[in-house]
Amino acid sequence: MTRIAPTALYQEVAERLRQRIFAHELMPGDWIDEKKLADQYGISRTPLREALKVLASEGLVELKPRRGCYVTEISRQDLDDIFPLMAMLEGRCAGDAVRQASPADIAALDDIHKRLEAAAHDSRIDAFFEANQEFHFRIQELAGNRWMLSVIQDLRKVLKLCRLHSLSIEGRLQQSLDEHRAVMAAFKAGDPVKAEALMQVHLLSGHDALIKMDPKAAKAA
Amino acid sequence: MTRIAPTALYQEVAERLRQRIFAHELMPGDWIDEKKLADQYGISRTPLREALKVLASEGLVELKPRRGCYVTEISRQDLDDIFPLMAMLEGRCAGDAVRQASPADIAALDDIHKRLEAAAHDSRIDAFFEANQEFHFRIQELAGNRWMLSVIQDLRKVLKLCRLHSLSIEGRLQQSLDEHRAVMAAFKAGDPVKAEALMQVHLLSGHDALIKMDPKAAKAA
DNA sequence: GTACATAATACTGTATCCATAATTACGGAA
DNA sequence: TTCCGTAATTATGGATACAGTATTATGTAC
Repeated sequence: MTRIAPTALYQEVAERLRQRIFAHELMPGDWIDEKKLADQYGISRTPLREALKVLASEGLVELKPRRGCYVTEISRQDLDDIFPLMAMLEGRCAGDAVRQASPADIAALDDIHKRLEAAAHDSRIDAFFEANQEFHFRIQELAGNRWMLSVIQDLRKVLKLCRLHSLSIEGRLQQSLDEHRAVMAAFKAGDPVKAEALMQVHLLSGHDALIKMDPKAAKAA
Repeated sequence: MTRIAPTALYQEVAERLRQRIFAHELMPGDWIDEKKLADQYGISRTPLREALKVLASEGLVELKPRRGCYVTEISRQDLDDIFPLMAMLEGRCAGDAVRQASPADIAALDDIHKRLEAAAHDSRIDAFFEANQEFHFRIQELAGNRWMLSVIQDLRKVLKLCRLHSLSIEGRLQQSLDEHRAVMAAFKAGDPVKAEALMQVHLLSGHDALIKMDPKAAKAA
């Protein structure tokens, strides 16, 4: 195939590994066999190792000198640290987004929200998850702060290490939908303060759901 | 020399490059000559390239496929994005730190603040800068959120790309000191809300000083 | 049978080599 | 003289080869 985007091999490998990690094909704590993976992908260890450096910077893997590379394990403490941080960041994004969004922006956001409603109505968890991600991402884009977006995306990647989907809890999907509705209403009302507060509530509520789902996840760091 | 810490070569190289970038020996926009640097350090290009991948993930350099590596240039927009973000993050840290700090912690923080006072009294800008960094870092540690600390440190690195030291503005050092005094007072008073607000003011004030110092830094991204 | 020491194996980390793409320099034509 | 095309040079990206260390397995001694 002709390569359209002049993207380096290590980037493609990094992306593939990310997907495998998010899919939990590579589980937290797993050792990453460089030689085996390189052979699988039909490449040498050089670009693979470069990809691992990138993933390590993102916090998805840990590089132990002379001991190899391991998929990061997220502790209960990590969740307790990250969620309030995300709540603050995404809350601020929501507020800023309301302040800067045009009517067209809000209409576009509402379209995504409608997909969320539809997915919830049909109990399509995967579709709900997908629309949910897009909704949050769009808000972060509307906020217009490149660095805030970058930070949030990085933390989101780390959270995806966690296999637990709180949406599978009975009632959580409906609760999440209700919170989204409230955020969307704040956007339509043009109320940045309310949007920020509601988004914070939404994130912290997600944290609670996750904790209640698996309270034993309190493994030490 | 015997290597005490089993730190990999690429890590040492990354740290050296960071220092050279922060010292502006490698200026924003500069092309990084891999071969030349590898020869300078007496190493091969392999660990150097791995180090560059790490620096790229940190945002200190930009890797353009097939075009080489360049030291990141920070735009006015970047500053306008990062400082409010830092203000929010460090503000939250200050609040959390007050909530969790023991009297001993506050005393230790006050010791650092006293070094700041002394440096300011003697107009030792470098010493002030040093104590200032330690003060902020200690507060972030007291907040006890590993991920928040990590995010802040990463953003701080990016800000250090900027050559401009706002402290060299007439009066800024005194102003910064005053703001620090106020923050320190909030710590002693055990007032987290005030600590958070004052720390935000402090950061945003630093932003203002930087902008006033070099308004022409408004180069497009 | 267990524990410790030693040797073998395997993986990480680094260096060297090669291919490919980009930049630049040179030459010819308009 | 200037612009375009082509060739040469140079740097990046990837593969392979090698050295050093950690782990594991095996053997011996207690």
